[in-house]
Amino acid sequence: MEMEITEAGEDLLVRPVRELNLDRTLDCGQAFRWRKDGEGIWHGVVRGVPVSLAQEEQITFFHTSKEEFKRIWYPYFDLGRDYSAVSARLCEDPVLARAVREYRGIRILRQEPWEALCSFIISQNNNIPRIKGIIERLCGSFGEEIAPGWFSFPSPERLAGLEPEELSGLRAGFRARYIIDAARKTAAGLVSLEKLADRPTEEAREELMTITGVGAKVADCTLLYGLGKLEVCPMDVWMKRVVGAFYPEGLPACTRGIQGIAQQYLFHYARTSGVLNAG
DNA sequence: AACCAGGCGCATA
DNA sequence: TATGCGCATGGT
Repeated sequence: MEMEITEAGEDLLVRPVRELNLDRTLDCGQAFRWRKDGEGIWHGVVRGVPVSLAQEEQITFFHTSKEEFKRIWYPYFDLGRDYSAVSARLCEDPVLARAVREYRGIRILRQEPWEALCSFIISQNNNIPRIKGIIERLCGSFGEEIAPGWFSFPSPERLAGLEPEELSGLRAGFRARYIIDAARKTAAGLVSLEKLADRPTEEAREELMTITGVGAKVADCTLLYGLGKLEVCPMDVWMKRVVGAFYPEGLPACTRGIQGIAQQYLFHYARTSGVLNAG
């Protein structure tokens, strides 16, 4: 993707980023740690590195160095992918065209595999505000304070030494023992998250599902949001509703290879547009 | 006061 | 293979 990067004080100005809408991307239910402050600035932590960023018109401001931009934020926002071409393909389908028209700029984040796995274990039979709360308490309790008030996501090694009861303060309920099982299997190498991205999707999926509390949906979210498998389409309750209403024969051919991106648009569309309960 | 929430494990047939 | 139920917790 063509982009111009210039330094301005301690900020990095990136332009143009036509197919990145921060508000939609950071608050669409794929990542749970981003916060927007009263001045419209987003704050988050990825790979133990805190960042602030904001958008105006066609410019995205990253409060970071060039080195960290290349190493962390460029891959995290998948800025090397031509999302104009992605959108154009999705718009071949009329329903997706509507979703893209309303929510253009949602990108699939390439999150840390462990954070994605752990987050979506917590997401099961749960709602987004509470998911965010549990993850915040998890990081605050067991992460490292890498800036005042900002914590890293605790590593599997850190959590592997704990008993589920020691997570009671998180109020994660029955998910606590799932988190610990995932941490232990990951720390022990029974599940090698960093290697799964290079394995066939179906094999990676099966390995993830050896973790207690990881079924098809959580495994697929890990594959999509943590391992960059954009052809994976997690089927949650909202997607089942959309597919039932608009795609009884399955997703259209234009989504082939990017079903996960289509899924994110449709998920957001289903939840916020009211198309499903309008009758 | 029931019902629901980006599901999953387990029992049953 | 396919249902159905319970599950911790918190919000409506």
